[in-house]
Amino acid sequence: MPTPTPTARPRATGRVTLSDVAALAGVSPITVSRALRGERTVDPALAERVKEAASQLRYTPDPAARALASRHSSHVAVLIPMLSNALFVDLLEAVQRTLRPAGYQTLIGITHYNPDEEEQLLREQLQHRPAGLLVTGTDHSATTRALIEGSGVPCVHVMELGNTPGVYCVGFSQHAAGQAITEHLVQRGHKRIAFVAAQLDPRTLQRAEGYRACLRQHGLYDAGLELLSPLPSSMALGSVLFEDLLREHPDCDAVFFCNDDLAQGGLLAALRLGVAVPQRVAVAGFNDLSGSDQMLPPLTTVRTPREAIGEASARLLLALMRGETPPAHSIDLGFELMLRASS
Amino acid sequence: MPTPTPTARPRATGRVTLSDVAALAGVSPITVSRALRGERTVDPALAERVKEAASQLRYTPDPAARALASRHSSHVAVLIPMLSNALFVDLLEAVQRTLRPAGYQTLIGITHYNPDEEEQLLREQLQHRPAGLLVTGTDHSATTRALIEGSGVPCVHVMELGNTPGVYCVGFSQHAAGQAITEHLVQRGHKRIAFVAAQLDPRTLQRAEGYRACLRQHGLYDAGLELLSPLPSSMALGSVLFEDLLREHPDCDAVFFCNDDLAQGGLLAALRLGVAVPQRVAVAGFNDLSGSDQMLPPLTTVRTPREAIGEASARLLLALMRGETPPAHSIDLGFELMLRASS
DNA sequence: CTGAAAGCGCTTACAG
DNA sequence: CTGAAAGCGCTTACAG
Repeated sequence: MPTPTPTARPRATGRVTLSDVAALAGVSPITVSRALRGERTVDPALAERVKEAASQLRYTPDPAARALASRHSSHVAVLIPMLSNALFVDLLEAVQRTLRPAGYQTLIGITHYNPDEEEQLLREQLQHRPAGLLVTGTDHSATTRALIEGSGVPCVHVMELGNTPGVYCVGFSQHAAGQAITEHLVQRGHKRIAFVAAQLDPRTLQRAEGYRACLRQHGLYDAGLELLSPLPSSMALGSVLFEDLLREHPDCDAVFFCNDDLAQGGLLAALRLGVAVPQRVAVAGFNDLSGSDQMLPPLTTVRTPREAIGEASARLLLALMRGETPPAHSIDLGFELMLRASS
Repeated sequence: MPTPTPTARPRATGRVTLSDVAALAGVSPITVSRALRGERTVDPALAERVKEAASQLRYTPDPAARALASRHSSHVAVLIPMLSNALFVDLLEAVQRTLRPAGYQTLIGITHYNPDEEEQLLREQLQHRPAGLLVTGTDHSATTRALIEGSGVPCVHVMELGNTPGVYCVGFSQHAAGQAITEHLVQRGHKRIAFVAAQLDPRTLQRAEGYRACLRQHGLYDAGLELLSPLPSSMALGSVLFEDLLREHPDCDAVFFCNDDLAQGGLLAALRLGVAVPQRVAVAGFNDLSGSDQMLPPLTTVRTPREAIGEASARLLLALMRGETPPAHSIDLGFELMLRASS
């Protein structure tokens, strides 16, 4: 294919710059800048001419120069706990799919559920003067909150709801979801319903509260039936905790695992032990991760809308970065019970 | 704790700049620049004084200004196919863990195994003038290769080996690994060994070649026993393919799945169907992903060193970015057979 | 609606 | 080993 030969290349670097486009279009560089950014103060015909010149020269703006002059970059910093939880992979995919077409690059920081790491990552990311910030959860250290506020960078919190004015959230009620799946187990006639959890991050603890609220309401709550491990969530840990649970509480007739990987491990342990699910023990998980529908029996769980959360939070952030002030400060995208054969 | 009060803040933005540090240390800005970047042409005593001044003012360099002046950013662009394959999550973790302490931010591009997307992502990433590039595999479109070469950005390819001079690779032989796990099945006495694969990316096809080479060598190769699906790999797909396989080839006595998620799905399908593993059909997977050791029976598979690959490739890239020219162009980190009860 | 000037905060040669 | 000058490629006020 024929390559058009640019006419002007004044810079030493050989890079096509605003000035080159300006020269070709016969306007000043600042007009090119305005036209290309879609500022509406530019005469439409002129803007068209500029855009043609730009594409003819294959001009692409230099993000560094833009960042230096405008005092914010084209990056959006994203803080998530851990990619080994598939939940956050789905979230991230949706975020990137929404942000990329708008010209924003995603800067990913993995906190490993560690407040100190989160703080440190945030510091590093803020040095890059991101245009926006997407952080997981609403429960952060005082320093982290101060850093976010002090930066003046538009920020959206994901996965939880919130009620602090000025704090934007997109998620669902972890408490309500925990309560709903527990209620389902109660409705199935179970009386000794255990809660098995790992990691013990804020959202897991909110689900725990939902579980407690439900069982208290039915007069079925027994603190002894809670098995809480601070270890990272995994199938292997789920197996171990399930065995522990049955050993310590042989009368337990149902388990709510705080995440599907634990539940999958639990189901496999049940198979290994010859424990009939759901006849002897019913099992429920959380998040409806990949593979849960393949288990034996298929896992009852809570489908959480992480793709929708990713997209909605990114859209909200785009609005904030455009300088708009959207009214909704806490967007609830709900959840869905996936009732399968394990309960 | 007492906060030292900075003495000089000339800039309008309120940001602490090189000049502020220079003023406090009583030297010129360029000397500060050199001292802070660890250039060895600076008098040690002076450098120390500068560093103290910098930390006293809590100075942090502006990445945008640095990028604009030096013509490359502090970003390392990473191109990976898909985070829903846990393999790449582990790789990415190791890369970030190695690059971050060296002051490099990771820019992640997810190609979805699509050469066009890869090309487009690369273009976008190169606009940010990354200091380094980490790409998955060695098999890329001509345009992608041209973009990489033309950019002059140091680049390391991961997950495969290579023999092209000037192209740096860190990985292992996918072919040898495919061959080795197949050989194991042969040694177990199996005669009708199937290969079940999804996605059909270059590395999967290299494993297929290893499988073929092994079976041909033993006079056991039958092209009909290959089940190749272009769909994305998943447990659900593994279940479906396993059922297809047994229906179409009832005499099949072993299966090598190209990835553990497929194999896990296959094992669950076997449980559902009452197919005895390994007595009736032996099963082997690839990658040793999380959960494979928990299956019923535990899955025989190939442990691939993605953490080591992530770290080694990042170290190699750091050397290249420092301007060094390391001798090893293709680093083989090997693999390990994990022989468990499924075979 | 368009432009000339100044500046964002650094680093790259070039001197000494 | 240190520094003065120039410039990286944009955008932000400020004029007109």
